[in-house]
Amino acid sequence: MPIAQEAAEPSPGAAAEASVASRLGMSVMRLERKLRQRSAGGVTASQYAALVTISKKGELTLGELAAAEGVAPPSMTRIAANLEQAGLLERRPDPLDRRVARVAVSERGAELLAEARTLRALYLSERLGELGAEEVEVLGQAAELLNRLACDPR
Amino acid sequence: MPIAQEAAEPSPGAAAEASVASRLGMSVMRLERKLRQRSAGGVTASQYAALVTISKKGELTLGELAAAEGVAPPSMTRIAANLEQAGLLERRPDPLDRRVARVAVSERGAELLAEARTLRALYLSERLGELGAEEVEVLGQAAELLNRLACDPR
DNA sequence: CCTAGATAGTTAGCGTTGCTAACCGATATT
DNA sequence: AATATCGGTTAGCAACGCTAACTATCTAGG
Repeated sequence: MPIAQEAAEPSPGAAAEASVASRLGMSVMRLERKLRQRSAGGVTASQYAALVTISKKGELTLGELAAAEGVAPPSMTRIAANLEQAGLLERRPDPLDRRVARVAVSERGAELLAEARTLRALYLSERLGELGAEEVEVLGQAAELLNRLACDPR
Repeated sequence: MPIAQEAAEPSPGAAAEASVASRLGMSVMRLERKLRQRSAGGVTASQYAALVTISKKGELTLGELAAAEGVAPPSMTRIAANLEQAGLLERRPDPLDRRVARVAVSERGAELLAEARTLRALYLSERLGELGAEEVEVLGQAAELLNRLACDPR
């Protein structure tokens, strides 16, 4: 099937979308593979991401966090357990409802976050440094879009 | 943050890069998580990617394929084994060197590829459909860039 | 020739990730 | 008070990727 043509977009952006989707999917997978191996300072990618989300949104319940990260509750249970064990996250029982587990980044967590933010992004940063400013700009926008895609519940 | 005004080189946005890198890393991880669950027609993401690469580059050795995909040889051995078992890939012993294992997509593989290309990209396509043409364009460029980043050996 | 070394893949085994199913305890509901 | 529901956890599965160690094959050197 000819998938090249995509200049005109009067009606069918569908083909272009499919092409972009396919290429994007592959790129995302490959890049993630690389990133996953460069877990900074003892925190894995998932842990780091969770920590970032908590620090961004403040104290959350595990359920909210799971939803925010787009993982199933059991997955978040484990991620949080590891973070807690590493002393990066604090658990605070909700006084009103003793089922819920609220979590917040600990002091050590905040420290690591600042540090890790640099370390984890190092790999990408280095590479971004090899690109032009415009390209970085494109990726900046893309990051936004990708996140929107990823967070789309469906 | 104190911007180290070093090299007159185009590094005015070291901070910007770090920010982009961080956000990009998270987005990529989350999206990949979603994509990984939507493996089409019994092929997983890695298998699909490998298949695409083979079909794009033609007959390859396992080593070349591993390198192209950015995985270690043993990983590719497994991926290829699964693909072969599924009848999507053919192994062709090299007559000149009996160590190497050349692989090519089988007929069934090609069929599935056409089908899967759609299915796997479906999730993304749908979401891309919710975006504007410009945004899709941005992601198209981003896919290119991300792939370049991911394939960078270092 | 025939042994030493380099190559291409494979096997073995580890750790991580994410999921679903099943299971508690705590809270609402009636 | 009995039941249903909700928040989280435990248990167990499968995929991925990796490193280390091994086999088979090719290539040099003596």
